[in-house]
Amino acid sequence: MGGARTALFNWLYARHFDGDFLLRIEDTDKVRSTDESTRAIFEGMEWLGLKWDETVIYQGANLERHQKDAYQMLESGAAYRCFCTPEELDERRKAAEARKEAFKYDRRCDRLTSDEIERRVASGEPFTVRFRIPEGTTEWIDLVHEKIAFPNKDLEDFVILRSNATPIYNLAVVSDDIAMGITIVMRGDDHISNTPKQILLYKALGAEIPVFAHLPMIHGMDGKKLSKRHGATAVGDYQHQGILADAMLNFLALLGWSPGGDREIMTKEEMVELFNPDGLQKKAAIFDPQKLEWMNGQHLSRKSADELGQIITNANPGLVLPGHVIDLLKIRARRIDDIVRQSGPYVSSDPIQYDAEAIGKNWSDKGKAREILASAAETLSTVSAGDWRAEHLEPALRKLAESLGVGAGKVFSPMRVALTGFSVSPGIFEILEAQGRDRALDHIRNALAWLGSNPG
RNA sequence: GGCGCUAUCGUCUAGGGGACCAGGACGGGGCCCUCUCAAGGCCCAAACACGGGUUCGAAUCCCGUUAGCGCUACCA
Repeated sequence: MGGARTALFNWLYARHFDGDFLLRIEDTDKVRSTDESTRAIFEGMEWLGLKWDETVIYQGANLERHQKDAYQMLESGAAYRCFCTPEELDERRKAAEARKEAFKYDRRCDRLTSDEIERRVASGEPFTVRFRIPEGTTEWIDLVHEKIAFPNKDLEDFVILRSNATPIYNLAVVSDDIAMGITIVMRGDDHISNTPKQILLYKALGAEIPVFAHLPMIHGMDGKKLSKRHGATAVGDYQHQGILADAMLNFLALLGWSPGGDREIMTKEEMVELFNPDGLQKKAAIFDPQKLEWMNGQHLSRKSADELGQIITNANPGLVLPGHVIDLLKIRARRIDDIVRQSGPYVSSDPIQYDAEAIGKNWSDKGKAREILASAAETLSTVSAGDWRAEHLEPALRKLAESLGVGAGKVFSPMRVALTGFSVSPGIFEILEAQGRDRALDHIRNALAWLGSNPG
């Protein structure tokens, strides 16, 4: 979710300012970066319609350049070899913690004589390459936070190349960003403390420093960082739950950005138009699925039947719903599958699966329900196929209610269950018209039969 | 522990010194429309974390406190 929103803001920024949006897969951690996790990224991006410019870069393919950059810094003296083993480091770290002190690498390997270094390298002793933090202060103007400064004394000489000669994240990222000509780095603010290290790397490599923008995190309803226990946390989960990509995008955009004023529902194009880094929020946002759902309903209502039909068919291969049915159902729908789930009775005469709650609510008295449905069927059958329109059906049914001596609702409610299976639906005349004469009458006959075989 | 970031209704936010006894939206409560509501309309409850400054005047600027979050690896 967080990654998707980061991608969205980068995309929005690039589109708005006419730049290029580049995608790089940071796969240097073999454990974390699986084929599946990479595929989820592509699928998510495709679903959301966030197209990137240029070809995808896989960080793992740039190993040689990463090494070259590390050795260049070793040459220039910006970095040095460290022979400390992970075990030693771990021990010292624990000891420091026991003394309630902050551990910071003591640079002991930076004090080795060149003879000593040569000897140990020659003897095949493994080493990492460590970056030497210079004196001073490292600061930058963040697009979100304005000025952020770190005194270099608080930074630790950090490893840039492991003993197996593979790069550490900070090096790989900077090396790639330079190679890709990245001018703005927009990412989660959990990277703020990496930034001074990276800036120092840019300087050591003699490269221009890009603009940084650190976006706030997304938290779950409990205020903690979004994780598996919060339920659906990947954009793909929402795709499968019938959320529209445009609603997802709109919702994500508003989680940490505002166009100003009261503007809320926006299409992708409108967001590109309105996007401005000034509207970026500094504070972490809490993910509220209820608002997402509401927003999805708003987008559902606004989309054309054609567009929705396309989306429905994509999600349910082989299912093609008529436009007028989609238009009728989309207004009340909150998820795509609400439309699909309710569409059956409009396209088929097959018996309907009646919702238990609807039965309890509107068919509690089975005998009465049969009586009403029977007379409704009788009345409706007098309306010809040519006259089968809401404007004709309404007076006929109202007259029926009157002659039965009951309120219109007493007639419509049982019919609603018979025609849709639910107690909530569009208006009864619209349903009748949308279903068509034959189908509607079939549904009522089926309901009569069901009531007959399920008495009491 | 150290460093950093943040702080307006329960939630997303508007607000960038006087237009604010703080506006919109979700959610909650109520009413209306009405054949139902998960649609639409109207109304209500609900917030500037705290303490100091600066200023004629502060939600808005500064400093502290508190709280939350992040980072603190031969992870990314």
